[in-house]
Amino acid sequence: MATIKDVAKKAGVSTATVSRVVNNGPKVGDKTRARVLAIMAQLGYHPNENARALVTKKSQSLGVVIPDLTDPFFASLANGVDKIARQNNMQLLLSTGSISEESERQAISFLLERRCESIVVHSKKLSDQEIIEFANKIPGLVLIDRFIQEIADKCIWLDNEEGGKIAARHLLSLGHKQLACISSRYQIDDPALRFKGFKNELTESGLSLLAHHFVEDEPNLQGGEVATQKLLASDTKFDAIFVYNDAMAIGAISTLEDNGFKVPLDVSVIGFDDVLLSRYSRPKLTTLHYPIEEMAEFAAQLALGKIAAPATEQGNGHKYIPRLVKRESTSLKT
Amino acid sequence: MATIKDVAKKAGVSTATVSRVVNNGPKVGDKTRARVLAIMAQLGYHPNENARALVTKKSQSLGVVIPDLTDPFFASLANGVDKIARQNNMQLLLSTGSISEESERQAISFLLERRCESIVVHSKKLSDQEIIEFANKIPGLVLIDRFIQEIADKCIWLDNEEGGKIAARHLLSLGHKQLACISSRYQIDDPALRFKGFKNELTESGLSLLAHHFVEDEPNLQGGEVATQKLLASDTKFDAIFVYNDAMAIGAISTLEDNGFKVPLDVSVIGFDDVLLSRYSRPKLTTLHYPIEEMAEFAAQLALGKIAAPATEQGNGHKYIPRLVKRESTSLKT
DNA sequence: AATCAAAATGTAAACGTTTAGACTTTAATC
DNA sequence: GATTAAAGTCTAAACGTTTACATTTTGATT
Repeated sequence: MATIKDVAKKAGVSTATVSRVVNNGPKVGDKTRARVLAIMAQLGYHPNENARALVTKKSQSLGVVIPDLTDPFFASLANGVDKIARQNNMQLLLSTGSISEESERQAISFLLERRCESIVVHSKKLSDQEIIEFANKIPGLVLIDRFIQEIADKCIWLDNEEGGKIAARHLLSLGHKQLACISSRYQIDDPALRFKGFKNELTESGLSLLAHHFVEDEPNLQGGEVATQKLLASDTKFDAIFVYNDAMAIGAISTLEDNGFKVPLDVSVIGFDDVLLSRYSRPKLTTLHYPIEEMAEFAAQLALGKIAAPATEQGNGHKYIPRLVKRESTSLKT
Repeated sequence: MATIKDVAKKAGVSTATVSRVVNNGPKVGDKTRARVLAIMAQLGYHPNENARALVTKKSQSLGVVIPDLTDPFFASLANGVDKIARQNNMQLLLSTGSISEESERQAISFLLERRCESIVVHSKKLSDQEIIEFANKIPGLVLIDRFIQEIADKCIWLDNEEGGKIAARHLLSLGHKQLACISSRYQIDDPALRFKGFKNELTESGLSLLAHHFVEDEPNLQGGEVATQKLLASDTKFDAIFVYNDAMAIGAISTLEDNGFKVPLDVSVIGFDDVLLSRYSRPKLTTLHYPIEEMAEFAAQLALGKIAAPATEQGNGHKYIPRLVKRESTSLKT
């Protein structure tokens, strides 16, 4: 693989001159530039980014840390970051690590070792403390889908609680009174917040949630099916379900119909996230849109320092509100 | 950011010794190792991978080139590569580039500049010639989802034609005789090959495809819907459809049911790819499994030289055969 | 022809590592 | 206590760039 020296020698100039040509530097004569360019092409020269990064202390890369790529939600996140990377002619460094606290730490360390100065991090396992430490070490680190007071202006997050409220308001406005919930069995913040908001809104309307109308399971299609069976087994009526995410909601609808319930005629179902799936299901799913790609793009810009970090409104960081997407799985109580 | 020199100075040893500690090298005393380790932790030292890559000429990274991440198919591909990267403690370098020939070239160049020595490439736009050139320049380059004779043993691909045959055999075995096809409007090899295999198989059984039973549209949900409308408009009967991919197939089913046809009772539908979606649709989709993640893992291992490249059977490179997944959208002709 | 500023080009140090090879210490053997 | 092999440690060059600064060339002005 040809180096800058090879090019310099063959062109009869110094490496400095070649470097200037490569970087479109200013002080180089036209004929020289042409000659060097020709030789570069001839030799198939590609500058060594590692050497460059070493001396300039800039890595020309944009990092992103997510649990894994198979989940379309995270794929969208990564895609948002990638979009910004491409816009800025930077290389995307993707680090996956979810299974454990240790692997999240590893994922960030990997990027640190490559001196990646702008990183969008999605982390659920690392402690607030450790994230704050990383953030102090890396000025261009931003945190997505999580809020930590101490680094508020580096946090891009969704107001899950408000999402729960919006779902509740929607179902109430359709005249439903006997509500049920299907949640994720994993004790992370997201489900807790969503259902907190949901319940609070019910309370405000003088309604409440029966204990056996709140069930939990795996946050996927099967989990939704199992959870719905539990709900049906409890033998008390419900006319609407707020489900933790779209995959579970689709599982729920499937089980409901297998048991003779029409959606939305007999039971309205509302999901959360608005993943691709929700537009492919029948009936098409009413859900809350989680603008993850948009958030990821914003996060990436912020990490790159492209955004004059706007005074964060009352120390809330950069908060997004989910938007109700009415489709076919909810309807007026009949 | 602390460097190896800072650590060396503080520990009162040479950088060579610190380097040996960092790399778990052999010749270093126990007390020294302990002291250096302590100081590294205290200083929050992270070795600079760029400097390392420069001197060792090894980048500890695994590259992957795909069109984009939002398509679950490519996300799975990337995920397979990432899995191998993690297993080998390497960083994934993801380069997207699909829109144009130029951006595919860019994507590969990016990786080249980072001296990434193992790359899994998905490319549809670059010419055979150019890919061969890249492959010669980068010994660890492998090509996925495409076959080029000259670099056969670096190609990992799916036999699309055989897939078409399998689909045809399946539908014929169910007793269907009036077959229709929905294809992608994009003139790349994949659809052409799939339908070539399909038609050949029909011919062998003495059947043929009516011209207006072959329609094309965008390879997505809407495209499937539109294509099906065209099919229905032609007003000739068909009892089974072979659809280019799962997304289109789901759109097709949706339109069929809207028009009073039951799937699979009135019409059997078979898709291709076996994406997540196909398990979520109702009826669950019968389709051909495209083992892309498995192929990607294999490709990554091959790129890393972890696999003693098995003598490729009759110069076909590494060929995979799609597998029929019978679910609910096809059934015996009633 | 001499002068000079501007433009073009070159020199050399620096970036943070790794790793031969040289040197020093340790401890076992006589 | 001398000898020696092994174990531990250090020195210094190298990797491929960029870039301040120095030097040379160019061409206009006198």
